[in-house]
Amino acid sequence: MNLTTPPENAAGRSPAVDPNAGPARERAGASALGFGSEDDAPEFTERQREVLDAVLKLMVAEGDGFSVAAVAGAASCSKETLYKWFGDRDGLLTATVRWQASKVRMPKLPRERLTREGLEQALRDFAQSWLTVITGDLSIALNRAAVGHAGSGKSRLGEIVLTNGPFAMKRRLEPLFEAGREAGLLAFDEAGDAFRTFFGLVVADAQIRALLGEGYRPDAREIEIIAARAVRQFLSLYGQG
Amino acid sequence: MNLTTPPENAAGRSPAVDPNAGPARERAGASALGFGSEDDAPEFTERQREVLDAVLKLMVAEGDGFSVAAVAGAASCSKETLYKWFGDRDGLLTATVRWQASKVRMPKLPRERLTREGLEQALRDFAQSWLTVITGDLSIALNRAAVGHAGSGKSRLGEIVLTNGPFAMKRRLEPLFEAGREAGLLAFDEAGDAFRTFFGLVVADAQIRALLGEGYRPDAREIEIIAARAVRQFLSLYGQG
DNA sequence: TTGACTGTGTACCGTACGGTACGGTACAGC
DNA sequence: GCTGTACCGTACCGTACGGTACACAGTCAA
Repeated sequence: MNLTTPPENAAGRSPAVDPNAGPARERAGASALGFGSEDDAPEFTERQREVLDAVLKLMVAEGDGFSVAAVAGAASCSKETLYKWFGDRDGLLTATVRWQASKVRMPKLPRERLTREGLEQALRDFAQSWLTVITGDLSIALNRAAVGHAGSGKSRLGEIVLTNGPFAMKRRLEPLFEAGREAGLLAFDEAGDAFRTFFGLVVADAQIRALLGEGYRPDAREIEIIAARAVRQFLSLYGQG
Repeated sequence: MNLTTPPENAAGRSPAVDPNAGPARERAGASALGFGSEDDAPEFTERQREVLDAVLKLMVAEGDGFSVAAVAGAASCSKETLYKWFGDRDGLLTATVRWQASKVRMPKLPRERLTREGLEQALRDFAQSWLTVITGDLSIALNRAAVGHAGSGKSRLGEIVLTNGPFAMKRRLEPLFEAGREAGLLAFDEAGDAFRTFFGLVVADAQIRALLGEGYRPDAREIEIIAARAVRQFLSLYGQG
């Protein structure tokens, strides 16, 4: 889902902690359930990040099918190092997805002194940035990989992408919806329903079409229009007053 | 997308025509652009259909990763026969997707004497059946395969699924929307926009979550509720009078 | 200088799998 | 009966790739 670096990156972390004391697959990101990525991204050394970025490039170029040898070649490192750092191919893939996820930051959402205009603007920004992300090459490549792996059981890629995609979006939006309701701007019974509607209006068929390889992608201008219409419709359904 | 057999099957076709005069990959389904599946499904012999159904089972069980040997084993046929019939592994996969696509029939939609209740009911039926299909194991397995292949360039699986999925849905719905507009029941500028909204409200995050491997799937009762809400919202946005 | 450590490059192994070849059987037409 | 065709079962081949082993280079500390 959200896997690119649109609005604001969080670069420049200190690579103090060593990223893995064994096969990287054993490392939990941190935070109790399903790793965080909000503030406690998995740490990698500079060199490791270079490697992971090389993997990202390869994935965009040729999907999940890249070989470990190709990664070693592209990143100018030895296969042995890759296996030492990431355990196996799957660990490498997982680390790559986490690394990318840690780079994504969602747009800020206002929580206080909500006005109708403020809410509308926030939703529009959010929708726009979301659409930009999910139609980006990187996000598409990673989602494709995750979808593929979700089929073959093993590897929790799907889970990771889900956590950083729709679930993160939901976690982020629902407080805003609640705030909107308290401010008398929105009316709904279940925040979950409101989220589902918002997601549908914004994303619609864009993501599945992109994943299935349709060539066409909306540009920034179109995304702006789509986002604006989605928000207008959402407010028409759930707006108050 | 649409790839199961929910409302009505079209079984019992005469296997008169021989399905392939060379590698099956060369065969166009028929009908000018992007093969039809409406009435002119690709024909396969009884035995071939058995084989393709075996592939479907395998795909549901283990995704795109099945081996040709496994297919031969499951279908009790020889690998050589498979290669003779379908050319290569990819041809087998493509034939399977086409075969499944040919089995799907969309729910009928009324086109005349549209009443508000008739329109509403038709939309509800359509949404319900659509949700049932896309959350089904078969559809999920095939979509996963198509998404995966869309990444690695070759093989037009994505295209096929797209044609029989969102595009078919759109082709089917837009006339209904137009009819609704002419009957004074709907108001919109672009039928495409209306479709996009309808798609979003109905499908929302259900498909991507299923593709990414989230365990939960809505049951028939929940689907009914979701479909009803989506249609209500759609009519609230585009309804007239 | 020496030695421990980290990483590169490369050669290598095992295996899984796509694709082919071939022997054997059933059956239809002559 | 003979021949051709269609199919099954299985053995086989080539290769690509995941994973491992090892030799060599650079770096840093004592």
